Formats: sequence, C-alpha cells, structure tokens
Amino acid sequence: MPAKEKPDDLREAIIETALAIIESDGLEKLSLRQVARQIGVSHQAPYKHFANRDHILAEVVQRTFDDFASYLDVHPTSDDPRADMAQMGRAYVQYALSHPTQYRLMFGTPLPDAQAFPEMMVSARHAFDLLKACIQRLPNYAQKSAQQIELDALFVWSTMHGLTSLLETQAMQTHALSAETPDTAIAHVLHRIGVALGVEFDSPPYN
Amino acid sequence: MPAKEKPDDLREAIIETALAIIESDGLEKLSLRQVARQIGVSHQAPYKHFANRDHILAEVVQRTFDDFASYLDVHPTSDDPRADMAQMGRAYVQYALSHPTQYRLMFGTPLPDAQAFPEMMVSARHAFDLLKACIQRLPNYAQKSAQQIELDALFVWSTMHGLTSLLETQAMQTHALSAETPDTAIAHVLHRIGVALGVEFDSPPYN
DNA sequence: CTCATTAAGTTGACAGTGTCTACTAAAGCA
DNA sequence: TGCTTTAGTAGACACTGTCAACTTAATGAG
Repeated sequence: MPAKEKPDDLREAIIETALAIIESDGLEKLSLRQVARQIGVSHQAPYKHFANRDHILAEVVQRTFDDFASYLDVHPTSDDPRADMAQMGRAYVQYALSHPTQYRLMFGTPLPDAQAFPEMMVSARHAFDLLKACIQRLPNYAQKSAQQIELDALFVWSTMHGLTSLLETQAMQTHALSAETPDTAIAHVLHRIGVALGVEFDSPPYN
Repeated sequence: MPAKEKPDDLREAIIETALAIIESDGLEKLSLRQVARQIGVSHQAPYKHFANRDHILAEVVQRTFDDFASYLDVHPTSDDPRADMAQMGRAYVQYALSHPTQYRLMFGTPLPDAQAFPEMMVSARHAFDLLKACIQRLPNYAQKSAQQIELDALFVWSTMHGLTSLLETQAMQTHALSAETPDTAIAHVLHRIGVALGVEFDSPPYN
C-alpha cells in the first residue's frame, strides 16, 4: 500500500493499477475495490470512469494486445524473410512464457464479450496482421492470394498459440515430455511449420 | 430448482451438479453455494466431501478430460491410418465447438494448479496418448523414435488446440476472416498438418 | 455576479461468494 | 452402556460487484 497520492488522471491510474495487479497476481485476483484501495480512492470512484468491471477489463486487454504486438514487432524486417519469420515465432513463445499472466489475459477465456468491445479486437487484429506481413515476405509467397496468406497465418498462429498454451499449463510435463526441454519442443514445432509452409527456415537440432 | 430430494451419494451429486452448471452457464458462474442450493443441502455440506473449491474443480476437470478422450476415441482404428488421423482432427474441433464450456474448462487457464492435482493430469495425458497412437500408425512413422512421435504429437495437438481457441474466441472474425467459414480454416489447417508430417491425408478444397 | 447543471468523488447499503468455527444427529464399535 | 467418527446444519466473517443517495467543485448561461 505505497502510493496514496491521488492522481489527477484517475482513469489512467485505474488501468495501470489493474495491469499491475494482473501481472503480479493474475486476473482472478483482480477486484475493483482492491484497485481503488491501492490508488487511495473510494471503492465507487472507478464507476465514474467505467460502466462496470468488463469495461475496465476490455481496455486492459486492449493495451495488453498492443504491448504484445510491439513485442513481436521489435525485429521487423531484415534481408532474410525466413529468419524474420523464425525470429517472430521465437518472440511469440518468449513473450508468452515471460509474461504468462498477460498472455492468459489475451488468450485465456473469460474475456469480456468480444462482440461488445470492438476496439479490443482491433488491437488483437493488429498483432495478427504483423504475422501476415511476415508470411507475405516469404520467398514462395510472392504470388499467393490474400486468402492463402490469411489461412496460413491462421495456421501458424494456431500452432504457436497451442504450443505456448501447452508449455505453459505444463499439461504435458507429467510424464514423458518432462525429458524434453521446452526449447526442443519450440525448435521442433518451428521446423514443422517450415515444412508445412515449404520454407524450411530451420533445421531440426536432432536426428 | 427442480431436484430437492437429497441423494444418498452427495459427493457424486455435487460433481454432477457442478458439471451441469458449468455446461449451461460457464465456469465463472459456478459457485459452491449454488450447487448446494440446487441439490437441496446446506451451503456447508460440500465441505464434508471436498477440502475446497479447487478440489471440486479438479475432479470436474478430470471427468471432462475423460469425456473428451472417449469422444476422440469413438472411431478408433480403420484400415487407413491417415483417414483415422484426419477423423480424429475433425473430432477434436467438433468437440471443442460443440462443447465450448467444457473445452474452456480443460484448456482455459484458471485451472487448479496442475502440480497439486496429478490425477487430473493423468486423464489429460490419456487424451494425448490417443493422438500419439494415431500418429504412430501413420505409414511413414513405422520406424521413428518415441521422441519423434512425442514431438510431432505435440505439434499436432498444439495446432488443433490453437485453431479451436482462435475459432472459438472469434478473435479473428472481426475483419477479413469473417469471409471464410470455419470449415475452410479447419480443412486448411488439417492439410497443412499433413504437409508438415509428410502424409498429405487431405487435399485442400481450393486452389 | 448568480444560479443551475454537470462531473467526480464520497458513504452506505444489498445480495452474493468462499471459508472458518461451532453445533447436532446418527452410526459404528469397544 | 458410552466414545468416537461421519455427515450434516447454522451462523458468522471478510470479501466481492453494483445500486442509490449525498457532497463538493467546476463550468457556463443569463
């Protein structure tokens, strides 16, 4: 309970505090009253800036998507599109593993209804567009249709998302996979994606 | 509030009621008190059979995994391993889309700590083993190592899991992908998996 | 300047939650 | 007979999100 000076922009403070709580304790520990308490304001003050809990959550999710997109966008374009692609894949997993609560916030389920918060989804789309642009630069994708690229982006995204989900929940660590390091799994999945797309940007570190 | 006759096996009734609530209203609407109320028992009765909420949840999740595994196992072995594989993939997506709350329960995040409930994970592994067995029967997998199969199973599982997650959250429906039907995306992803594994069990329905 | 309106914040209440403690009733067993 | 365990109940506590009513402070029109 350190910060007690009431900020001039309460709305901003609410979102930042909510982000901080989610980052440290997870979404399920987030409560409006705790946020207000931490800012040093009455438990009803947030309601002057947000209609309800979901509205706060929607904006928090939106900012998390923005943060995620800029993380993916750090190493945008080199002269080797295949290296860019592999780099992006690793950045994806790296973000998910180093920001587990944020990643869960975006792709874990109890999101505020996507239909009701279109701006939230705009930020989500932006991250997806980065992947599409990356695929489009691949050597053998020069003359593919937009639909092809869209579908392959969906495929890549699915695979990366599924991989990180499984790695994070440790669902597979119970038995055999405990032997493999996550890095092996990541490298293998990236390799398989390359085979599927016909680019082979990485050779498998085994066999 | 129909059933008020107190069952002789309260423990069983608790889990079944919890499953029913989750199926109809989702995990976030589940409350121990509501369960007790619906069974017609005091709000503290469940605590005589479960230490806390997470213990109930763990058993519910375990049963959901079992149900999921048997769903995948409906069409076990034909004479064409590639057809089996494709069928399993479709069954996976089909389950996820027709049982969204159950699927979220298994792979959405706020699970009770996996480490603390090993039996829950045993059931999860079983479903994964079904996929491994399916891959192992593929024509070109006869003499691959167990690690290879494990890693490729991880790859396939990841992709299917990611695909269904994205389809379900409708994250991508906002813009361009609204044009494509889910079936197109499913077929495409299955095709890409085939390319990646070198089996090509499905031809793409376009191009 | 005055006064009505509005925004931002307050306190208090309500129903709902998970969980703790203490009680009762019944069953099993020495 | 009496003791202990089991399954259940009742009450309380600290929390939660949200509704309603109140107090300020600022703003802007006449």
